[in-house]
Amino acid sequence: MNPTIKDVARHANVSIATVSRIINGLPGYSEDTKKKVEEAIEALGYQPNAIARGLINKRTQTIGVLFPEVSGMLSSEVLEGVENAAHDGGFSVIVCNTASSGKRTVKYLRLLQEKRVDGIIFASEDVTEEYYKIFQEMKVPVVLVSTASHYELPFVRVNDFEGAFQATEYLINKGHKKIGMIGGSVNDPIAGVPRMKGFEEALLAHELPFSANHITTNEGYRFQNGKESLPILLEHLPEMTALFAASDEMAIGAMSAAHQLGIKVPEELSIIGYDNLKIAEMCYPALTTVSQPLKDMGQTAGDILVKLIKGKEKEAESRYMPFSIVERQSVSESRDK
Amino acid sequence: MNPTIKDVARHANVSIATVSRIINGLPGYSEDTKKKVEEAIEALGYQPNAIARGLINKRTQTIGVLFPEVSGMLSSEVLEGVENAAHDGGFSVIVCNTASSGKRTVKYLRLLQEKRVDGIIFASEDVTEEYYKIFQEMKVPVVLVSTASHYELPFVRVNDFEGAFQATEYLINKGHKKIGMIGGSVNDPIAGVPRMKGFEEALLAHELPFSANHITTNEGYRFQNGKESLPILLEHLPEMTALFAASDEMAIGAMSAAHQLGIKVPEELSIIGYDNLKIAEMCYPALTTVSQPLKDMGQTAGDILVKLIKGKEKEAESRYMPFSIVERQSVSESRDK
DNA sequence: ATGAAAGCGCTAACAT
DNA sequence: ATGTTAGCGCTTTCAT
Repeated sequence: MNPTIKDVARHANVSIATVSRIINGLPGYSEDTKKKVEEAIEALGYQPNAIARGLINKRTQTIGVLFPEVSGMLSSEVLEGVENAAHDGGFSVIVCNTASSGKRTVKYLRLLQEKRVDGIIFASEDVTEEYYKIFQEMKVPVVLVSTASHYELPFVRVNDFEGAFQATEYLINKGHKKIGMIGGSVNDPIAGVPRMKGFEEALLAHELPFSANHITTNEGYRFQNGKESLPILLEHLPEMTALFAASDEMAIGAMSAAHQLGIKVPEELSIIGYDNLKIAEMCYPALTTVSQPLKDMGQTAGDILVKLIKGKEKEAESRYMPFSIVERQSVSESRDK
Repeated sequence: MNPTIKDVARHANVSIATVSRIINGLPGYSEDTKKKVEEAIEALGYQPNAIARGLINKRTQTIGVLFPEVSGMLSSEVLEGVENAAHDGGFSVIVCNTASSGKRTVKYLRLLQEKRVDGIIFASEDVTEEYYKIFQEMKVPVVLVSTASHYELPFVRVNDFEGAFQATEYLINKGHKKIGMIGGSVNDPIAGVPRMKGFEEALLAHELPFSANHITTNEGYRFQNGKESLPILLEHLPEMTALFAASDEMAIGAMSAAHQLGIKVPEELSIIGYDNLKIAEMCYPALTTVSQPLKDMGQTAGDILVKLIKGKEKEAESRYMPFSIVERQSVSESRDK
């Protein structure tokens, strides 16, 4: 077994209370005994038992993070930020891959409850009534990343409507008039609806025609979805010169499909994405896209959660993070400007 | 506060011992009391406290995973596998981002020790003597992923020498004779040296010339490293028709540089990568590469660790995972075959 | 079949 | 300045 506080106390000829005081920097001991105890700790290789501490303090110094898919590039960048903030605040992070399946989410929430985590970061999935009830039961702070809900939960995200609006406007300003969109799901209140709405409103604001034909909807936001969407869009909108995709993966999928169809990007078809994943600058031509500060968002969410746990603020304010359009090579001026 | 076992006992008019037995499925109670207790649990919404359990069982049902960079695409795919295996085995996973800095690694190891994790997955970094000592102190099983060490620690990885050898041979079989390599670091005993050695030996085995000029070395394995390497290689090896990169990111970096230099891939330059990240099939042309079964490796490592923890096997065997060459569009026959 | 009681390793009153 | 002691919520003998 590992040495316990008792062993240290015996070794240093003091009581366990004194050892505890010294470990925790509480007042009440002489320099002399402090030295003795520190030597004993050193000699025994003593490490305080966080489990025992947790039992008594009702604090585990651990937070849980729930992602729909851990290996998604989006999640992994957010995770890095969260991990950073958490560890700076003295917390460890338990990751849970909900795999976008409701059943697993509940199971994980229960597990985190049993493990008595001090707080939760919830990412990229809708907060159902069921989840919300569990949050309340747990009585721990929760912060949402890239998600909203009609419940009063602090969130960190970008304004998706605005992002989509500006992305579309960027295309319009380049002279494009026939613009299509590869969208997400109409049931997705985060990356789905707002981005499609932003697209539509931008078109309307510039008095460009819009109809359902201008958008393909998809259940996922993956490469394959984008690849499959391009032909459909082309059929509905043969004279399309530019394209807004609701995710980088889809944008790159569309680019791949364009290559195969012999359509030159950006000469014949301009493409703008959304997310600014690392791959955006690695593909060819490099993808112009709406940048979400993913790592920052994770970091910010982590910071907020830590503050909430430490009780420094009672009500956390939500945060809209700034997005920006990063210009690379996948968009050009329209030839029929 | 959350209800405790005491509350349940009181509510059901039994002793806490009985409640404990029922929760844990131990023998020693009647169907009648079982029902009473279960009703009480339901009524109170009782959840056993994993911390208290951990204190007594000396088992936290938690493992720690250390990665050099959480958001690296490599890590995130491995992590998904680990998370999967862990949760199937009834364990949670704490992620630690060591950011390839030795100091942080030690700090995290200590933290995991205090948190009394039941086991550790260690990825992609050399096991120094210092780390090894801590592992021993902790007295928990450790399994390495994509790492080796001269210590007796079970590992899960592919045979990098073989992978590089076959990748090079693949190029040779396509008729290429002037082949360059974008390599890693000579100080990296995993992804660095073995892959360069495999390259060299394959050339030699086919009686093709080899010199230091055929390889560029890099400290990292990123896009930028590959991008910067191509011009250097071209200078040393002007007639080069094919290229082996020690990572997909570097391969794609080289591809990007080639595009900029007006070199057509694969017509004028064939490129093969290593890893088979998700981006490999997203770039254009899609990258031919050596596939490491990243998720599987994580899963396997997780499974082994769980078995080790549960004491099902005393000495775990290490595992070489199968690799394969996935053919896509970035390699073509040499014209001067 | 059930209960009482002794800890697990620690913190926090409360003494001295 | 230091020690004693009572728990934290649970599991596990040992009684009954």
